[in-house]
Amino acid sequence: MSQKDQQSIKPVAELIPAGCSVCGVRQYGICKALRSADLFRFANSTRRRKVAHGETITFEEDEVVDYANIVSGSVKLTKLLSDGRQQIVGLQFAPEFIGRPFSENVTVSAEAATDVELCVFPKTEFEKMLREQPDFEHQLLEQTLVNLDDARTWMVTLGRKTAQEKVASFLLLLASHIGKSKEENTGHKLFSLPLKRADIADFLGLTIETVSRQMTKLRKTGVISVERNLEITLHDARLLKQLAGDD
Amino acid sequence: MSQKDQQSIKPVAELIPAGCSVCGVRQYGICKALRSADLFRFANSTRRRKVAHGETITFEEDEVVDYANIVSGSVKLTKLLSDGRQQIVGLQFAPEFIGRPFSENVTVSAEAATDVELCVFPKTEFEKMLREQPDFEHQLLEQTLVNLDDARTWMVTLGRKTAQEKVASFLLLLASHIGKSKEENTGHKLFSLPLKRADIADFLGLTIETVSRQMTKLRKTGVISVERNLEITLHDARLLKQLAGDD
DNA sequence: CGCGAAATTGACTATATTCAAAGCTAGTGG
DNA sequence: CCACTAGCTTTGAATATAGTCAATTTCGCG
Repeated sequence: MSQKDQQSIKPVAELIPAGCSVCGVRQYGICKALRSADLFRFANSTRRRKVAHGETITFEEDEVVDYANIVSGSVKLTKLLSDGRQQIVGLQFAPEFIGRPFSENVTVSAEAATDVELCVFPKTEFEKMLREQPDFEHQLLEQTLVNLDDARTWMVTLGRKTAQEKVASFLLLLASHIGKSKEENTGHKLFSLPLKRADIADFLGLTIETVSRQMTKLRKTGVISVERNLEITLHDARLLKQLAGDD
Repeated sequence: MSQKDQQSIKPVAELIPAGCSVCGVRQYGICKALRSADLFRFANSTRRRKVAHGETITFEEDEVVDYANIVSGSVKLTKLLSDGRQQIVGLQFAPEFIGRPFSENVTVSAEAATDVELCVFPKTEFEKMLREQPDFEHQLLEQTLVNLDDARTWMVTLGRKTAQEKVASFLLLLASHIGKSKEENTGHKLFSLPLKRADIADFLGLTIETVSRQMTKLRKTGVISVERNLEITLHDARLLKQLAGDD
């Protein structure tokens, strides 16, 4: 809280790099495992990068840069079949980590679904920190386990749910990650879709048309309302959960 | 490195617990990260357990036992919807680890697909070892990352592949994990199905009948032959790969 | 050999896809 | 400010793929 006072009793925990002190995700994700000294060292090699909506998150070749944290925005992870069919295998939001440590051949590509702000760090520095700071690696393990849980949960959606249930599941997923409650609950949530219909289809294993038809059905039954094709108001979370086949 | 050797030349790596010395997976999976002393300590709290084909791998309640390595056999991980629909979200083979560290509410259940032999260890001892031995935790992270890659690869199969491609993908997955080459290559592989038709269907997001029809089609085109519904000979791996939609 | 469980096969149906057309929306420039 | 365009989205009609229901066959095991 106190920033620059002279003879203050400032606790060590507040001695953090200037960049990190204003960072919205500093105390979340993998960074929360870093203490003052390490954070200073690590922060030296990080840099902010803005990626526009729709851009692929490649990392410049010359700089050996391979990992990043999402500071704001949504990132989609996709996989391709040789004939062009696509599947989105993950949606990631702030403050999650992106990248695949300890492996050369990664077969997912990351694309900014919305405008995205990243905190990028070089592979070498990151892996060094992992080696030296067990807490840091532990934090990465925790997140990886959550990602694995999420992936497996989504496999049920892909393999066993109907189109209706898939779309409902998708809306619930968004509501839980980026939904804002308007007034006091009643299950009302508000959020804007980070994905177009084509991407939603690729996430759900459906076609654009089927997604559209299901959205229409949800609108007509009053579960949600839609503004300009992307601002969603969720009116009845309980019903949506039922429609999603959960509970 | 050198532990207690006076003038001996015996390498430390061979000073391992009796149980581990005959263990087929000792130098694989997470165990390979353990050095002699730690292995001795850890081995004290492990025990072998045989689980018959079809049995759920529950861990006795009184004993707080939560994790295991697969020593032999295949384990299926399943998730259920409330109305009974089921999805298999992972197949695991020796020497993989089973369990979900650091979380109380796990929603996948593990069942022995074949007769299985496990090396079981108590939650407390395991988590203590993770804390004290960064190499051990690192090994777990590596495996979790591989599991995540596998899950995401399978999501493409579930979301975007046809029934034909799904069945072909399944056979390829088995061939790569448990297939034995008979003579010198030519792509011939031999393996027995660890799953019945119903489970294959639950793994692929299909019905029993559809799986059966696709298997018949593969038999008739000569890609595979089938003995007693479960012994598979793969004749043409290259063609199967094409049919799987990969390459 | 005979029984029950599992797998296959067939006929029909339903759900989601495909193909095609029309309606929106956001952004541009007159 | 409005008209125009390009890209998405929605809607409709026909089709195809996988699902359902039902009958048979095969397999595993006493």
